[in-house]
Amino acid sequence: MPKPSDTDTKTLILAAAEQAFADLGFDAASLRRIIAVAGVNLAAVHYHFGSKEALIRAVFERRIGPLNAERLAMLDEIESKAGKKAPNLDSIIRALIEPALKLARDKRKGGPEVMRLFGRTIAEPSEEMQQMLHEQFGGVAQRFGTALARACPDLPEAVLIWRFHFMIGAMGHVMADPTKMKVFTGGKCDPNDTNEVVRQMTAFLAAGFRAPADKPTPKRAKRKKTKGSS
Amino acid sequence: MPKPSDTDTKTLILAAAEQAFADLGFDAASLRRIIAVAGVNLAAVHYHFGSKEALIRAVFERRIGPLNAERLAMLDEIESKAGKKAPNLDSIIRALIEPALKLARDKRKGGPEVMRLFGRTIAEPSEEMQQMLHEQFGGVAQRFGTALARACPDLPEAVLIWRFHFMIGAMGHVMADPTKMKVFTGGKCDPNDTNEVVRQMTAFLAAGFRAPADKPTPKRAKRKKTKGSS
DNA sequence: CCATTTTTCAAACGACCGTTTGAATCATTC
DNA sequence: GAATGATTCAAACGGTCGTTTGAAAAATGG
Repeated sequence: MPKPSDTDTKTLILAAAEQAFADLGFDAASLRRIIAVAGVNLAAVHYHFGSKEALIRAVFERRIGPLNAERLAMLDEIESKAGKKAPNLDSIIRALIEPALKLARDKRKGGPEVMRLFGRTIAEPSEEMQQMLHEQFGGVAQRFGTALARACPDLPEAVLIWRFHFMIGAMGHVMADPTKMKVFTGGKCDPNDTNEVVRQMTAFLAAGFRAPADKPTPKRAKRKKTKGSS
Repeated sequence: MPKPSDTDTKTLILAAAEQAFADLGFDAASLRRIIAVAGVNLAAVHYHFGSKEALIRAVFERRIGPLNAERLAMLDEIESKAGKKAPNLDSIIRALIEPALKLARDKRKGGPEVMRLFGRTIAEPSEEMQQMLHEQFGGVAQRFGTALARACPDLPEAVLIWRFHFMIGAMGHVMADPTKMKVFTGGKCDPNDTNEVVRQMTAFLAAGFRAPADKPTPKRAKRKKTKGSS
């Protein structure tokens, strides 16, 4: 197997597709546009990948592996440093979101296009895309889920799942379109200041996870104070 | 102007388009599929609406008005009840998200399709869609922004904007696809229990907003204790 | 250097898209 | 009930899409 070069037809297609998918979405980005940017022949896409859907998978899988590996590496280090204790909540959240947001800063990992691509994938409705996300991200989600459960021992499982879900939504939204902030604001925040975004998100999300799980039916009966527990 | 009936061609198209857009997305949902479900002729779409984009706008605007009106009405009541004091943070957040999530429960307001449609619109990349969102939601966002600022007087404006952004992301994600929860979990939460979702989201987001705005460079100097302020 | 495989290329295929047309049908009004 | 306008309809238009084809060109290996 020859090593991939940046001028490979295959790599050229991957790069052009990556950008097109991030800019226009998977449906709206046509193969003809992609091959025009890549400077290759239309049939090359099917020769090297087989179909458009397979190209989408290839674009996705080239980038998601390293990203998830970095997430898990950060989580590993955090957990090993914490020893037998549960690791710090902020660190866990940071291990999930920082590698994703740092994508935009690192050209070698794909740059802003890849970050937007992943953000968009989270919101993508199509069946295949959701299954792909599940395959590639399911394991990571599970590991972070158990880590969060250890860090928030007082939270019922259902509450933890909800909050995990909210976190994914916030993260995906920020990743999907940094310029969209101007829709809601006057551009007073700088989405390109990655460190600042990570700091803001971590603080916000960690506080959310630390909120007490409130009781479902407060009207029913007065509760006795439960003693103990912290 | 004749009053709209449920069997109007125009209304039939709106209903079918609403569902198709929510199921497949704006691009992937074709007019031919829509008119087949509606049981009308293809040309009727252009006769009544003018173009597909105009149909999208019509579908959107039919639902967003009442939704935003309900949001603002809740906010008005909260603020008038609070008198001169700043209203409760949880109530403000609830006024933003509850009408949106309750859409799914009310067939007259569109049901689950409309909720998913709005959730999807937040994530939609296309220029026109984003402009439409800005036109229809910009004013509401501003009013809620100032209400949140009053409820969180210690937060710098930039921090507040970030957190507002995170909240929109979490809300949009939950709205966009309730079934997507199964991707990350084993289906241990019930997205159809609207009251529960609202409760969970409000608690999570309010705690996020209440997090102190942390200082950007903690390594520089030790801070003196600031006295006063709770 | 020739035989074989791998890769590129221009061209076309059928399908579906949003849109337009112009006549047919329906409703309304005088 | 004829005239006028509003609405519906089948059919087609031009265009773009993903995909396929079959031959030309490059690369490979004995």
